[in-house]
Parts: sequence; structure tokens; C-alpha cells
Amino acid sequence: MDNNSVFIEKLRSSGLRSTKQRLEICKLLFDRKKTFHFTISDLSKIFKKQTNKKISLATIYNTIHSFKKKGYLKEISVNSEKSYFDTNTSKHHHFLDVTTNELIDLKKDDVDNIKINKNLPGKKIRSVEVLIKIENNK
Amino acid sequence: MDNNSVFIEKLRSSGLRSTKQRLEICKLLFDRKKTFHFTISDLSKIFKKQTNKKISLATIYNTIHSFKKKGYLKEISVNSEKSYFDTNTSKHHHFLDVTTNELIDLKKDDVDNIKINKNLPGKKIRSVEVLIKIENNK
DNA sequence: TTACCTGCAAAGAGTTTGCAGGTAG
DNA sequence: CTACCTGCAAACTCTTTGCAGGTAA
Repeated sequence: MDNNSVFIEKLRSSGLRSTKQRLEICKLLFDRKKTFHFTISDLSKIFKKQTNKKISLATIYNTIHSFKKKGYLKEISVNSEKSYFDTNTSKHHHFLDVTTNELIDLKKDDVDNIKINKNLPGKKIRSVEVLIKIENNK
Repeated sequence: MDNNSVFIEKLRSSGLRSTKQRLEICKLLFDRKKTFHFTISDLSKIFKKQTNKKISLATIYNTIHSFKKKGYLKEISVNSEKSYFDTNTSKHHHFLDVTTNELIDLKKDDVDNIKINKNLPGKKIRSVEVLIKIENNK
């Protein structure tokens, strides 16, 4: 369970001080086998629930944005109300279950390679994101 | 230029009263050849500029949401800050030019058919949305 | 020691709501 | 005539900012 030293190094190497709050957030986000999808308010609630402590919202915003800037998190905007952060920062696509509002990572092979037959002069492609909305069958 | 009667009919047939404000918004949104992408605040500004009149923000929100509910507009969430409404309600994908924040409709043939090799029991696909971020070349 | 970080409270931005007066049908 | 609509202002929600005290290095 001592990934703490890993997290400390991760933070330091990216120029972020390894504070108590940031380490706790690291533990919550990255100390798990499966990808984690969350909103800021999810994170705040889950943290309070799991630890019975509280990190100020301002600090959570600050930390999550730093992590995103450093490339430790990806942001996925699924609709105008919701934007998730994703601990899986590799290129991948998503299912969004509109019944439960759950976001599900897809693996490389789950979606065939996407061919784009158009390009604009002077522009190049930065990323291709596919969001597949799913719902209950019948 | 008298699509007005068309709009009146469109509104009536979907149970919306054809008020002066709604007709003006219809004219601005649908009386054009090319697809129109906008945010609420764009719309408010463009309306004021083009007509020198003003429609209350509350009315604009109300109208745009009714139009979306009726299927006259599609909402495209491109990132956590921006959500566009699209007058093109057919199935189609988008380029987002991250340099200009401009959203560009793609035609059917611009993106090859997308094959999804995964499905979850009890769930079916409602929609597949592809957002391709482009940026200046070099 | 010093630059950076945290937490609070206040401020902002965007959106929604309640309500009084107005209007389509 | 009546249900629906508009515009204003207030309320709300989500996020950011300013600042005083605390802490990593």
C-alpha cells in the first residue's frame, strides 16, 4: 500500500509540492486497478465519505486542474451538464450510459480504426474522440 | 423571404405559440442556407446586432430549450466551457478547430462508417458522436 | 527563509425561477 | 377569456479569486 513514495516522486518531478491534501487525492485517484471517472463534486463527496475528512473545494479544483495540466488526468465532456475527469490518459473512446450517466472506457479493439476523409488546408488533426451513447434495451 | 408562415406552422404544430420573439429567433436560426452553430450568448449578441432589438435572456433560454426538446436543435458539448447548439439535426460528426473554437459539420462521407465491436447486455446504442479536434499545422 | 499551498469567504459567470403584466388563440 | 409567454430581478449552481495563515524544501 505504500505507493506514497511513488506519488511524492510523481508530484515532485512535475514541480508540485507533495502536500498532505495532494497525496490523499493521489491515493484516491491513482491507487486503484480500474480507471476512475469522476466530477469535482463526486470527488469531494467520495473523499469525505471514505476518510471522514474534508478538503476544501478550492484545493480540489486547484489540484485537479494541476493534474490535468500535467497530463495525469483527461477531461471528457459528455453533455452540457457534465464533464468527467478520467484517470486513463491514453487515447481511448467511451460509452456513456445515458440511463445511469455512467462513463465506460473502451479498449483499442472495441472501436475499429476511424478513417477521416477530409482535411482542411493549414490544419492538422490533434485528436479523435468517439462518444457512444447507450441506453437500456427496450 | 416569407418563411414566416412556415415558422408559424412549425411552432403551432409542435404546440408552441408563435410569438414575436420566437419567430425572430426562428428567422435568425433557420432562415439560412448553411448550418449555424451558436452558444446562447452568441445568439443574444447576434440578435441585438442584426436587429437592434433585444430579447430577454430568459426568453432565449426558454425558446432554445423548447426547440431542442422538439428536435429542431442539437446540442454539441465540445469541452467543459463550451456547448454549442447546431441547426443541423441529422446524424453527423464534427471538426472542432481548437485555434478558433469553430465547430465545423462533417458530411456523411467525411468519416468512414464506425464499427463498434463491443456491446453490453441489456443495452443498445443510441448514438455515435465523433469529435475531431484540429489545430494549425505547425 | 521563502515560495508555494490551503481554506475560507467573497466574487464571478452562466443558467434557472418566480412573478406581474402582456398576448395568442 | 384563459392558458401561455415575456422580461425583469432575484436566486442558484458551479467555479475562480483574494487573502491570511500554514508548510515543504
